Amino acid sequence: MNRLTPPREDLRQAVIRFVSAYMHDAGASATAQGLTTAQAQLLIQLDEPLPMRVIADRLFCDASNVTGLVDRLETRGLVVRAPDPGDRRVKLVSLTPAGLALCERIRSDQHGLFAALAVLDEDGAAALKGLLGRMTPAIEDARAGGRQESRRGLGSEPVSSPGCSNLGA
Amino acid sequence: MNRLTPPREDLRQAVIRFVSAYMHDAGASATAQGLTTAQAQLLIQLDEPLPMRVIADRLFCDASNVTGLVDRLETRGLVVRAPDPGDRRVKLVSLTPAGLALCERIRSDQHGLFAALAVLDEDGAAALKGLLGRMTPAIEDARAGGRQESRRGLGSEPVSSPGCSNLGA
DNA sequence: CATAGATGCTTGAAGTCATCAAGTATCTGT
DNA sequence: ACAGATACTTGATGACTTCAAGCATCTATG
Repeated sequence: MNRLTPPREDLRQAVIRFVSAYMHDAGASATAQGLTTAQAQLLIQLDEPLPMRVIADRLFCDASNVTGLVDRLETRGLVVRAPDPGDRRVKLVSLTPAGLALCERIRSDQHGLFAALAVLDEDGAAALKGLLGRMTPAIEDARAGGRQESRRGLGSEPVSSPGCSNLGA
Repeated sequence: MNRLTPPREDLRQAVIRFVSAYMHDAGASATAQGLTTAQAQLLIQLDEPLPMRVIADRLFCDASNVTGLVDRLETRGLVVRAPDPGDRRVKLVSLTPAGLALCERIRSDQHGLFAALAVLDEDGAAALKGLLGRMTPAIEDARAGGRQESRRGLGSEPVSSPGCSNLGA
């Protein structure tokens, strides 16, 4: 079924190689700051305080997994759990100042990513942004048709998802 | 130090989102075939029989990790270890027919990736390939700066590396 | 040729990651 | 008020990852 003509096959491999390089860079940046990839991925989500459940959805992993992840980050003073005034079942996770600082350090330590962006001229950057803007939704829709960001109280369908395992960021 | 102007910052986030979507797709494809991401990544390297050491280099992980990975894959009949006639320390890992078949299935089960490629017209595909072709080496060089490919008397060529770190860590 | 040092692989320990099955607390709809 | 859904946690299990050690083998040096 999924067959590609040679030029597309080349592109497929180019994509894979790029992602692989990116992941290595991101992972190195995380470990350089003393975090595992999973921890860094979680941390990066916290632009605002989020319920554990939402974090699990964004990480494509089981909710019980988030408990342990947050436990470890909390022990290190990078995040805190706070009760949600609107729903006492919920715990809102947010960055501490130390967590925010570390987050920023992880970001600016992705030398590979910055080097990659630096390679592009203005037109190239615009072109890439356009291409990714079309491709990313295609990937997201193709698999799972769209993971619902579970808003509180919305009936969600059973989310069977595979573990996304390591990677990412 | 690594600061970006707003348009570049948008692009940075677009890259991150794309990679995240890709990784989820790839992970889902692997688990759909009953493999973990790490196992799938290893399997995909085996276009030809490779020494354990080279596999570790490509996966950016410790050699001892590969032992366990290959153990599990071998138990399931997907790969085999064979002695290297030229160096009795070395074990060459290669795909079994079952392993090759599974590898092919994993590849064609990456619906998201195929959907993403299908979104592009011929010009877009060519443009993307060109952009990635410039960016990927930039990432690899930025992070691998001092990494010397450990080659010893193996007949293999310098392994430039796909593979993925733990980004898993 | 002999040997010291390097390299390839494996093992074992320790910690993290990830899932599932259960359990507790809380919320929602009827 | 109550049944069922939802949020989070705990415990069990297995995989992943690294490090430190150890054995076998290879390479270089004298």
